[in-house]
Amino acid sequence: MDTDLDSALRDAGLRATAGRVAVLEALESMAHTDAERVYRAVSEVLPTTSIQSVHNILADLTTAGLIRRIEPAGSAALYERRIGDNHHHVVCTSCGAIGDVDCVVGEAPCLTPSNTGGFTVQTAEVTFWGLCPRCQDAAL
Amino acid sequence: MDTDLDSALRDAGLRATAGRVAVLEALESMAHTDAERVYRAVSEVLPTTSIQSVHNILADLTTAGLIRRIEPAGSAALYERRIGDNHHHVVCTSCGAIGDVDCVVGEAPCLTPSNTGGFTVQTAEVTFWGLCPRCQDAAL
DNA sequence: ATACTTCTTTTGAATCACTAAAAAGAACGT
DNA sequence: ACGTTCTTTTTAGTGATTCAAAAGAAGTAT
Repeated sequence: MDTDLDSALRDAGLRATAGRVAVLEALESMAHTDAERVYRAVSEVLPTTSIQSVHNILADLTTAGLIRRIEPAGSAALYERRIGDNHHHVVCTSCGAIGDVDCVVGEAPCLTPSNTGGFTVQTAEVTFWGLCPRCQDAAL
Repeated sequence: MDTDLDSALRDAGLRATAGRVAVLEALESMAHTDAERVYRAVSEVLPTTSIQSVHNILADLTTAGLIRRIEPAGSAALYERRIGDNHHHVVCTSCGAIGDVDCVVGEAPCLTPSNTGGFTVQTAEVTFWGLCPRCQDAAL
């Protein structure tokens, strides 16, 4: 059942170990998760693991391009399985909840800064800040 | 000569202390500076200060809206004096150098995500990743 | 001016997230 | 199955930042 994850790992040049599969599974079921939450999820399947191992695995998977790491200001690094599409994020300024933003209207302009001061731009990363539905309700 | 900084502080409801003025001056002369560098600059004028005090002051000034704090992935928090205009940043993926991007071509679209999943969007923060002039040369 | 209250800084300690390194253990190719 | 190589475990350690209590300034009222 995890054969697809196994082969995804192997295709990336990594060995298909229980820990890595468990981390990938955890990230398939939860989006935008920090190392601590991944660790708790993995622990239930693999009680011998440690937070350091999870950090290690997350770093490896990120380097291999199997997961994506984001670091919104004010929170620990978050990891997500959704990769390959250049999507962005909305962060709730009140509770820190995170949502995906499929794409930005007028996509191209966002990748085109006006004056880069000589920098060569490769990618653009957009973070939207606002209120999640729950905190909007709470603010009423 | 620092009367303008003094009044800026007072206008923000803060007392105009030597430490705060020194931090503001440091940030006027250096853009995108981390707490450590601010501390070194302030130390020359105010040898009795500590890195904790600088953190404290930076936090106060940020809350008061006198400086802006940015946290690019992979580096410590950076502070800048340039506020009020919603400008963005280019970060060099090789050396971490940072540049300002005055505005994005097609400005409005970047503030308009397509589907926010119910989030109310207040601001958009764009970080461009690329190579600074120096690292482009080094790559040749 | 003086005393009083409040705001700031200092000092020292603690936390959080993450990285480093060496030793033990598991995968994979032969 | 064997041995090499890759991974994980374990134990420490780091950097950046925060916390909290005590000491010190600034403003305020008398």
